[in-house]
Amino acid sequence: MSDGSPPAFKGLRLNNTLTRKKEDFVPIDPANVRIYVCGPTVYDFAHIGNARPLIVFDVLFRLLRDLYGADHVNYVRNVTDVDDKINARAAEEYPDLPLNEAIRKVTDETERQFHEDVAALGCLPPTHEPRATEHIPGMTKMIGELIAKGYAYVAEGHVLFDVRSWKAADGSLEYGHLANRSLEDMIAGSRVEVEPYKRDPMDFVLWKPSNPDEPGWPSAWGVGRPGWHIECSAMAGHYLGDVFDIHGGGVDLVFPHHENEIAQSRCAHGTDLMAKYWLHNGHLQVEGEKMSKSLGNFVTIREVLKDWSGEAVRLNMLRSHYHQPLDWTIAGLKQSESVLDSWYDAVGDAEGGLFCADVTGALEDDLNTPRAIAALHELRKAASRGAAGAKASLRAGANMLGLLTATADERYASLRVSVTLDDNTIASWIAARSAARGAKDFAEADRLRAELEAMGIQLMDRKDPATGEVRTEWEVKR
RNA sequence: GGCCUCGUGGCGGAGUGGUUACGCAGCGGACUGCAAAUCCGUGCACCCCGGUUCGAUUCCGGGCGAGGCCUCCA
Repeated sequence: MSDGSPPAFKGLRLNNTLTRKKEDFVPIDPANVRIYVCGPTVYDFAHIGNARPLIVFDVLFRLLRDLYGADHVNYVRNVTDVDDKINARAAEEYPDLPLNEAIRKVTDETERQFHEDVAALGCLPPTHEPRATEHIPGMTKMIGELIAKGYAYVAEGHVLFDVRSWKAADGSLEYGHLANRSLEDMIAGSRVEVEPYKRDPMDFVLWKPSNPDEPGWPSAWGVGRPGWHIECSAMAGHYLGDVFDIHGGGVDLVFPHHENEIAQSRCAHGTDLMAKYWLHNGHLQVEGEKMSKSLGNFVTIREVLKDWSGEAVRLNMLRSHYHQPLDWTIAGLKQSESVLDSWYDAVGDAEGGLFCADVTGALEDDLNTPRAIAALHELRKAASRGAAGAKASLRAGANMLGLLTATADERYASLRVSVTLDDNTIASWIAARSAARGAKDFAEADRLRAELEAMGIQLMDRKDPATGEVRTEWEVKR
């Protein structure tokens, strides 16, 4: 800095939960950049909080594709389709069906809804989207390795990870590094009953026995099903290898889920790392309150999409930094819609052109989407002043965020749904008003304009710059 | 109790040891018969107390306040 030399590194920097520092992103293999993000457990509609990592890591995916090439980024997001919450939901929804059949119905239907939702939010499909139940053999193999290496034990039909068995070279315990807390702290803060067969209260389940009516797979430890954490370790290892680049998810997953994934993967594979960079997005609040079922302010993506465009939902999510908490409000959504309107107006039919350095620079700085959006505002201003290339840069920069991917007409068409009059009728109203204006009967002209406005149609008197002639145009009132 | 994040103008929200963030709303102006849209211009800020410094919103310490995790959870 002080010697005036340029910074040594100008590329992507990421805030790494593992080290609690912002670090230069150096991929293990630039020809194969690998990222894993924990996906949904499919038993119910995804809520707006679930949408945040989907959108944030989609932006990261797009950025990585831009930096390293679209064919050189491998993004895996799993679908958890075996879980006790799913079982409970299935039994509740389809009490007359055999449980396994009911489960299949719930998971298939929920996964279909989930895919509709993420598509509406403008997220690219991940490179791989494995279902947990397709990877049971990988999980049992991994569990077997953990037992063989002395990191796991069998007790009353369960297989448990032995947290105290995992030690660094100096003999200190490894468990708890990601979450930055000691076993003693965790046990002191624990509020759950500890099963008597656990060697340590923090030992967690890798495999648990299933009753005949529950989903189960044969294994060396009897018919059973995997614990939640082992799923991600097995699927990440299968698609991305023993050590990969980035692992993402919501902050709540830091402990225990990601801590446990690290324990399983590093112990099974004998590596110093599971992933080099761990990214965690902050939680959402809804109108200033924590979102929870008990408060009754649980908002699904589906519900939000009834009133707002998917693109506005996306922009609204990106207007604050992914690491910060975000307050989800109606006022914010309104603002996001109007910002999009102004961008669509400015960009017109322009195709994407050169990237704007301010946009990519902001994104490379730990996905600073608010700063990227500020750069887009500048481009919008430049575009409406007629600056060369500004429209194309605005399109390209917004595309980087997964925004402005439609044409102005497509966005406009989505607004027209609420208008009941057809074009010819509107044209005849406009003609009547123009006649009244020509006769200087402004009271009548204003009355007609007000009536149209009440029906959701906004008139605009535009002057032809060449002839000076006034032409009245209309659009859907926003 | 332990761990962690945060406190910026009316609202949202970046950033920085000394210089305009940006957006929305507001206000003034241009344009208009009047509007709408658009364009131009513009007011408003850095929780409190110490410390370091020539200088702190920015660094350090303390306080107060908000939120999160420690239990299924994005």
